[in-house]
Amino acid sequence: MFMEFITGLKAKETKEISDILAQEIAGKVRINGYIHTVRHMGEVAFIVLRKREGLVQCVYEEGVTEANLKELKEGMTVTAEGILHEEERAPQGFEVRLTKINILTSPKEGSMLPLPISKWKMKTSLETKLNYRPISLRNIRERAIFKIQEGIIRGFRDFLYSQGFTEIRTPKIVAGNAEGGANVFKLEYFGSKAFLAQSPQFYKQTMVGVYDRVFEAAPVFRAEKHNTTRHLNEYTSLDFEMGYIDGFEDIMAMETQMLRYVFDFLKAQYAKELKLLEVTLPDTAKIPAVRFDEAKVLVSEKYNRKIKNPYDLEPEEEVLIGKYFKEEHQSDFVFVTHYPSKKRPFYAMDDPADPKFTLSFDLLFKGMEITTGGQRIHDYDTQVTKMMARGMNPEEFSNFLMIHKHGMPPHGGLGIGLERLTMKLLDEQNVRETTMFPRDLSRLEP
RNA sequence: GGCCCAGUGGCUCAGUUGGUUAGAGCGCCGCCCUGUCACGGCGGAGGUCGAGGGUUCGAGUCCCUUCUGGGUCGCCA
Repeated sequence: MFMEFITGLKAKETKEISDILAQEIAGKVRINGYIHTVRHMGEVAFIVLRKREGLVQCVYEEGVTEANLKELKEGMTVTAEGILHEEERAPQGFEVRLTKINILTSPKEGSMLPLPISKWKMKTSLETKLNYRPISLRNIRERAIFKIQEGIIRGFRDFLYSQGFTEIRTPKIVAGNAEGGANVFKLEYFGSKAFLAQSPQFYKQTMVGVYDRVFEAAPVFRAEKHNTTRHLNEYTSLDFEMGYIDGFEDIMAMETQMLRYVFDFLKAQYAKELKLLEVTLPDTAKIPAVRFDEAKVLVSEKYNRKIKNPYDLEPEEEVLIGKYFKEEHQSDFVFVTHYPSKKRPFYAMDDPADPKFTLSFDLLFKGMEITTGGQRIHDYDTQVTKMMARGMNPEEFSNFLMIHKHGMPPHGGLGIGLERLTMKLLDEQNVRETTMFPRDLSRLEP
């Protein structure tokens, strides 16, 4: 049961056996790996090795295996040699009967692992897991989280390549920021002031003028002094931006297809990890959409809740909107469209039908905002006018406005919080669970 | 930053209305066990209860201060 969960599938079904076993030497196999655990049964012992692909059961037999069993400890790295056998009793359907074990490296004498990483579930607080991150990540389930995260990014990339997007890399040290001034990290830059980028916004819009469609998967920085289960001061933003759109619905459609691709990709390439973490992939066949103002009324009526702030969604409202669309439309996702103009940045395009609202959207996943996107202003005069109406000085943005001045197609895009997406996909309660090395108010290391 | 909650061996926790040598499971160490897969059995080491102060004959248990962490709100991905 235990081992079956860990590998997920019988080895002969996965065809991974040749990967798991590094080299075959005249009927023998040789494997490098960590000693994950040793189960001592007397004259026989099971030595479970941890490798990148999973766990491999090796069998030590008294008088057969050339090794001192007492020396073998969790945390050692070894080269094991032995004969590969199919074995029904073995968790993966095969095992290696050891002839020899060479110890490559040993943990420091007398040191003890601070966490029970070889246990199925570590039964450890988040804080302790994060304090011992280099070690806790070695746990089979912990590391599976970040394989799935890898899969999300791979799916995101693959899909966008297939749609003609170009991957770009934009600077993270910047002179100004797109999302307003308060929450940026300031830094010294050879005697002048610079900031850490809150978003690749300006640059991805700029690059639409070059490649039509661009994307980036990169860190962004927010100096917000929040301490919540869903905020980080550094997170990975999956951004794309596309030109020649007919409306912001094109962006929503692109995201929907992208998500569908990502989940199919995970199902195909990361079945082992999904099974290990007992993940149920969400249905993305049809993602409902609702106007911001309608959504507020909808949940206030259904759940008998007063609307306090008509211009923004409170976290509780997001949860309720998620609940509503799960109950009424069986969807874990819902697009909320037409956010109020005053809550959106200066580059957001206002709705010509009602300029109090914007042609923009958020995507909620299981009641949490994971995406913000929308159509951007492409016309120079419109952009300058909106900036001035907000008391901004267009001259300070001349480098950004260069693209409008010299021609931009109708365009828009979005940003997805990778860690949040992973968090909701895995039904985790804290975004730090799905962040390899989280940076928050009180954590700068490890 | 406001409010609420918590801080006991490596980890996760228990600790009755304050009362004699502070408990458990896991981990660790030793011994036993040829098939485990959260292996099992027996034995053992390890904590003075976040820190400081106070109340009391007596405090892990009450009060104050402080530190650390968690949750929540503002905000957002």
